[in-house]
Amino acid sequence: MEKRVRVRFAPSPTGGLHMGGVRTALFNYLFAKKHGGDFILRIEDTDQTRFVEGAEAYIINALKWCGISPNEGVGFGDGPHAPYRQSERKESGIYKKYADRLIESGHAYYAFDTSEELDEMRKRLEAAKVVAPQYNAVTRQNMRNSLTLPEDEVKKLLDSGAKYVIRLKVPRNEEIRFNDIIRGWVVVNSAQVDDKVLLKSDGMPTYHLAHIVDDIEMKISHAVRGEEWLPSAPAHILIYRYLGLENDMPKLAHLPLILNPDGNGKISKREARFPVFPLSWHDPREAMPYIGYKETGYYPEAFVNILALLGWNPGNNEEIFSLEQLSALFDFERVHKSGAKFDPEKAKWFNQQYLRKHTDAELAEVFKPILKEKGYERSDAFLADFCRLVKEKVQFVHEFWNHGKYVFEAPTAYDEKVMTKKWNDKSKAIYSAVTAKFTAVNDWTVDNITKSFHDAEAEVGKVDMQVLRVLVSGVAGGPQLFDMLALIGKEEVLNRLNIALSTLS
RNA sequence: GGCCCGUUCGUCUAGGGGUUAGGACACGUCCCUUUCACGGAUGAAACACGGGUUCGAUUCCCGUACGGGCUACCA
Repeated sequence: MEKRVRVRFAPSPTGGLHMGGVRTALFNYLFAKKHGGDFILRIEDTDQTRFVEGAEAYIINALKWCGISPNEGVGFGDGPHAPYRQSERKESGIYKKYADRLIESGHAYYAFDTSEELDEMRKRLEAAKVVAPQYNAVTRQNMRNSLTLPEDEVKKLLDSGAKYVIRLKVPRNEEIRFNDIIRGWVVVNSAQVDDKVLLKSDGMPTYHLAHIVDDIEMKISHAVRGEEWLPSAPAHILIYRYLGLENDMPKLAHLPLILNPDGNGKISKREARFPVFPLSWHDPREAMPYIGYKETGYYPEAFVNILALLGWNPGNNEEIFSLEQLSALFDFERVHKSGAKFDPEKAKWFNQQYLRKHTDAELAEVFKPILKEKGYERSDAFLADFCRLVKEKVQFVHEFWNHGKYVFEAPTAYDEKVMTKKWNDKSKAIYSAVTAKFTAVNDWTVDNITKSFHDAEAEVGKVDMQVLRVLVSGVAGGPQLFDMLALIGKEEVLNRLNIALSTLS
């Protein structure tokens, strides 16, 4: 029988969760949904020195905003395998128990080396031109551990409470292979793997031990994580093997990384000229917060859609997908092996697609408070009309203001390019005639405005619509002109025209 | 440096032994439009390189180059 699909997202609370992490969470979520399985949030806080206040809450909020909530885990009601925080799980002695099992079977050992001694070893090896200094089958023979020390001395050290770590005893020369769902067979020689620390001297497990213990205990079926874990996967295989759990271990899937758009490397918060966090993140150790996608005006649906298509695609030409659709379509077979550079421009385009799905009334509702901040209030009907006219020009709701503020405010200047090119000594008479015709309009509707404009043209000849636009709005572009005039209102339009005509010569 | 992973238009990608190598973003041109857009059409733009295998390779294999990841008592 196939194992029930149970996947986990297991971040460490060392900072805000950035878009790469969110994508890992998303792929886990989609895979779980696709197979009717479980999606678990586990907090890997085994490094107490890197704990950051607020990071865990941030991770939870970010997942919620994206709509990819786990159905089990920290912040989501826990579940049958509580607790889901490794620092709390440690209390039961579970990690030590597994480490002891490895000691007993001879696949792990105690090491008493101080960090100074380890430094010395590395320096010594570097001086000896060893290319990759590491604690391994060869070098461990010269270090202070339960393999080199006499048995009674080891016992004495242990009894006296000396600091020690437990290390994995990696064989000297053995081929380790595993079948990655995304990458296929990966082969590494154990000579490349160092004797990883399993249990630290503060009694906490390292990631390597902890995630394996928890994945087993929590019956995880697939470990889906970023490519940065690929190099340590062989060590993990060994741990499962020595624990006698190779047949119970989760299937491995290493996701390609999200790369910086320009230059190189994986996305980094510092150099990015675009948001990297889903929500604004203020690291307590830093002065300035990083702005998030949410605060930039992205819809969570758009953000998720963008992420889903970075490293995965459905195999056809469609690009706009809801979470539900993605859940039905997602498949590791269609996940790429290579990293994807993030394109901020296309991200904006995605948001635009989602913005257009909203009704005028919905957009108005969101724009209302933004407008109020600018000091203006209008009826819902007016705002819906406004949004209908301007929505095709914007990618974000907040852009409604920049693209349409002249609806609310009279111009203080007139687009120079248009005016120098099109305004001449005949203009004043022409637009005065237009103003006169407008004044005579009783019912200020688009039809009547259009008609009176034509009447003016019958009298004075062709009238340049763009100049009229500039006289009323100040700018060269904008929504359909007569719609705009109707929205602004007769009195205000006439006011603006009269001011324009009296200031321009 | 070593090890691992990767490489189709600028970017995201489809495809896959014989194709006019398809789509999307961005960009150019045109059409629609008495203004502004949307929209439509269209253009420029890619199989990293060298060897094999093959009747034929962008597709399979091997090298090279380039890119990325890892190289902690961090995850």
